[in-house]
Amino acid sequence: MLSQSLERCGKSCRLRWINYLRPDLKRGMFSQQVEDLIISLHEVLGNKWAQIAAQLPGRTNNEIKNFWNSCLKKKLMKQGIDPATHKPLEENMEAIKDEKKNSTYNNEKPKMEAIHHHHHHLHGNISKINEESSQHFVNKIEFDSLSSYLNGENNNNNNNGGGFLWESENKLENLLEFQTNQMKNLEFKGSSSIEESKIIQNQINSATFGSYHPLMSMSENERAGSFGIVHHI
DNA sequence: AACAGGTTCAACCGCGACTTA
DNA sequence: ATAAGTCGCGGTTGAACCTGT
Repeated sequence: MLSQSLERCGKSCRLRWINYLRPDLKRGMFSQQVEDLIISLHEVLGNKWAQIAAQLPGRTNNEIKNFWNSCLKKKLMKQGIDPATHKPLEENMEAIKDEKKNSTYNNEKPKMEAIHHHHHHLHGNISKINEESSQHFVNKIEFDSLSSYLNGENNNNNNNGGGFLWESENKLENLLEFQTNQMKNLEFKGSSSIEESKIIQNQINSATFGSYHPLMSMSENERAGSFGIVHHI
């Protein structure tokens, strides 16, 4: 939206370029697959819009953030899922009840649990993602995606194009690259049949925790080091 | 047609991280 | 070492648009 005058500072010009003018931007609706992908990524990454956007070529963090706030949040609510925790709303209510119960015995613990519960969407520091979710992710990657990938179920086998090299020296980097390519393939390919949609959905499920390495800086690299994956590999 | 309320989304703001002089 | 400038991000705002009455 243009302000009253057309005066722009460098900062707002940059922002306008990034969010609106860039020629490589995609416009229009998000496909169902991409919606699901955003939800999956949000579940793991929280409000890390830039990292989510990094998995969706041609989409900006602003666009995804807006889409989340205006559409996806409501969609999840309608489905009875808390968009903040990605858990069923009833379950949240139970958790709150439990919290109240417990708080009569212990004032500190419930607070800590609540913080733990909400850590990644409120103050989503990647390094704070709990072990359970990262372990879950690793398991999924290992048994669903990687195994099928290594068994040749994925046809997209160019060496640079995402094949996960278990023998590679830098397994973490390779794993992250593998995931990135999976994500990118989703956006570029699109789906033409139900079968394909299923495959894509499986890919989303299995590669839920997309790599943010396209944007990864040194500090982010360090943060990635906090993930269970590192220890696992 | 007119209005109110809701929704969308580009733009703004402030902050922390990073870079440069 | 450090001050100033720049970048990138997430949260928020508000004008434009849509929908229902």
